[in-house]
Amino acid sequence: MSTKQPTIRDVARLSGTSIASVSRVLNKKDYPVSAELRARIEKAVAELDYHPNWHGRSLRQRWTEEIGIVVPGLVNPFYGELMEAAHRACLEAGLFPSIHSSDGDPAREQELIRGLLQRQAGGLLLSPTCNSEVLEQELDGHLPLVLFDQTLGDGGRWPAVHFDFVAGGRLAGDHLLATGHRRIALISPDFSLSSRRLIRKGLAAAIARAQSASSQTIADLEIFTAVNVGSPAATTNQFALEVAHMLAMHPDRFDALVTVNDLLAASLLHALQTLGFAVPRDISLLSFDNTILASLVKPELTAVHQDATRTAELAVELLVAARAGEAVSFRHIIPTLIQRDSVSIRRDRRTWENASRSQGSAPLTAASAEINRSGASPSRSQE
Amino acid sequence: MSTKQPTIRDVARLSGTSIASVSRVLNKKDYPVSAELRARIEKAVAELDYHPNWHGRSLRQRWTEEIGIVVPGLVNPFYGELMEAAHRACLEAGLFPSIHSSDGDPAREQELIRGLLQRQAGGLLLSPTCNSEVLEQELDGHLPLVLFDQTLGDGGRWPAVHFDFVAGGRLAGDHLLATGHRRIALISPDFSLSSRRLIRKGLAAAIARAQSASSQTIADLEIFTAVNVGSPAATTNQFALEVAHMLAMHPDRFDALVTVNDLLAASLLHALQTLGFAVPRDISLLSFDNTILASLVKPELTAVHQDATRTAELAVELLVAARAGEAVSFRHIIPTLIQRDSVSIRRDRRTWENASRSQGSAPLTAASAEINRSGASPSRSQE
DNA sequence: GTGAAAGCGCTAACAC
DNA sequence: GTGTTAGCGCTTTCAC
Repeated sequence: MSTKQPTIRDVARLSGTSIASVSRVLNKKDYPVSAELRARIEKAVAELDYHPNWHGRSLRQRWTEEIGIVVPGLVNPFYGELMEAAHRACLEAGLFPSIHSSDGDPAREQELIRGLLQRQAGGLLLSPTCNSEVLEQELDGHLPLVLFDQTLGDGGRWPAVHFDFVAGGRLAGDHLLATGHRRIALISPDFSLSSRRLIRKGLAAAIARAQSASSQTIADLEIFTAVNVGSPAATTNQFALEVAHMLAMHPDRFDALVTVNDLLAASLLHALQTLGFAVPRDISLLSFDNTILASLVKPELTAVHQDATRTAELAVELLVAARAGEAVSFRHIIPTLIQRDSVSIRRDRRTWENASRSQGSAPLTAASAEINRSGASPSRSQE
Repeated sequence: MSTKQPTIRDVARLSGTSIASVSRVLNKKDYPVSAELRARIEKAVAELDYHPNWHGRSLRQRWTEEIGIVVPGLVNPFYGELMEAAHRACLEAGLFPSIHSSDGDPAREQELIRGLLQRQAGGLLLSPTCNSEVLEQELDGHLPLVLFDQTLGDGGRWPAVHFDFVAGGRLAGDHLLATGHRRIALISPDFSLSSRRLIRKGLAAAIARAQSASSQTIADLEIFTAVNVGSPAATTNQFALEVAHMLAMHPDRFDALVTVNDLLAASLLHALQTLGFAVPRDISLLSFDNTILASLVKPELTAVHQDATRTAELAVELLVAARAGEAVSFRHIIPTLIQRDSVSIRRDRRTWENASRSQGSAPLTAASAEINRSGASPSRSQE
């Protein structure tokens, strides 16, 4: 704007030396420079309040310390935690993080990636919204990339750190089964994100396994998405409300609800309570993420803990390694179950280990453990 | 990394022309270039998938489209909303936003600002943690700055858009008084942020005004910070818990609680409910911000609405104007009161308009309306 | 209309 | 140890 920034030339002139020496003092910490000259230069730097222009440097080095962090949204506290940790870890690694939101829009994500590419970003941390082809095409090897949070179902073309969502789904299913729940619903606005498909898969697997130990139908899983619950709801809140209304019309259809994240769980809990449901007495609720939200609502949510902080830290670690030229692949974070107060024990049921010896306790559907009422395409073999 | 990015030279060569023409076609939309040449160049650009290197451009122009957005934290949904809106507005204005967290640490904020400065950022949107001197010194006019959310108490040296916190505090106070509350506590971990000091000021003013209409003490305001409630609590949650415990020991000391943000309110509500308080029956709770959190908890929070989205949009508007060289000053956002379910009407009390005709209803302290038990320094005259 | 060339601030290769 | 210089990719005079 007003005053012109001092350049390396100004420093050289003021300290009566050449720009090369200034550069060396500034960058090569252990380059042999006489103490006297070094002092003079440092004095000049301080006096002018000189800060090197990154564009000059980057242009020359074709490489920056800037790390782009791109997530699908900024309001969900899960991503808040993820960003916060990634941001901090970058700073600690001497990198300069810059956070961006794709807003769940592949086109915008692409636009952001392009921007990062143009500014020669030195790395990218991405929770992808797009598919792996466009990613491939967009940045074919131009900058180190580490995927986190979401998977791309490409079998590990890029280094990535994500949760074992299937294990998480299984964890949820096993816990619900073990606590005597038999009519379970999985609630998600959609299944466009691979994480959600994998959770569905894990949940279904848990039930199928219980099933295989028995000759009769043990438990039942239904899937609810925005489209089969009403109009594709614009907001989480609205979706939760519609689910709650549907539930209110069939109060005994389910004894447990699983949501794919805390925000939805909190929203659903709120809607349920407003309609007179008591959680977990009337119906149990189990969530994914275990963000701050889970312990902020009443009752506190039993949830599958997916450690955002750990994920982010690991991702930065991988990125640093990738930048150093090391070959890095992917890492899994194993989710854990945090038991709180939103899942009750249904004493009137046997645990599934014993169930085969008795009659099924409710009129259950016979066929598959997973009945996808949304009409969505069947799970891919991968997932 | 692997393949080298194509440069403007490659495009020139492929299209059999000079780099000057390529640059003109790319940047000067209305520069006279023969249609034929233009087509050839555009073909080459597409063929090579060429994207200009921003460092070259920025180095030359000493000016970028990059806008730094710096906020004190990424997890609080209030800042989530603020960032989301600012990010979007920048993109829509053709600017490239990059978000950063100062983590409430002035040193880190300074570090980030310096980084932004070095990369010749074209603007800065800041929710400041530092004071106005370091800001002044750090970027004396080197880049357009717009402050948002927090104030700096410097009487408008920089363009800024913030809430009228005093009006918000007054709104809260008036509402509580009008609904018959007499023993009010303001809960805040600290008062280092000017917004909190201003809320305190507004609240005290509301009570003082009621007071002035009467010859006797009408209502009472106490201030609770981390230090007078126990050790300076590390987390919001812990602080809320300690406040709740304190409250449990003196169940009748207050009839209304005001918190400086939703996160704290939700946390406090949770703690209160855990200890057996019923809100608002036993005690009323009024919050600031009105984020998504306020309508996610039960009871839903009555809150002073501070529109983060509007703030961000206005701030970007000001920044765009400032970049265009226009003189811009500051703007206020007037908060509004959103009535929900966390404030009850105390029927056993008279509204303050009539209170002067009756006895004070409780053993109240006589002196000032504001009793700062934290030992913090008295409000500045500005605030 | 188009091209040649200077130079933004910096680092690194090469002299001395 | 220190200085000189080429050139990173780009925009913008200034010629033609």
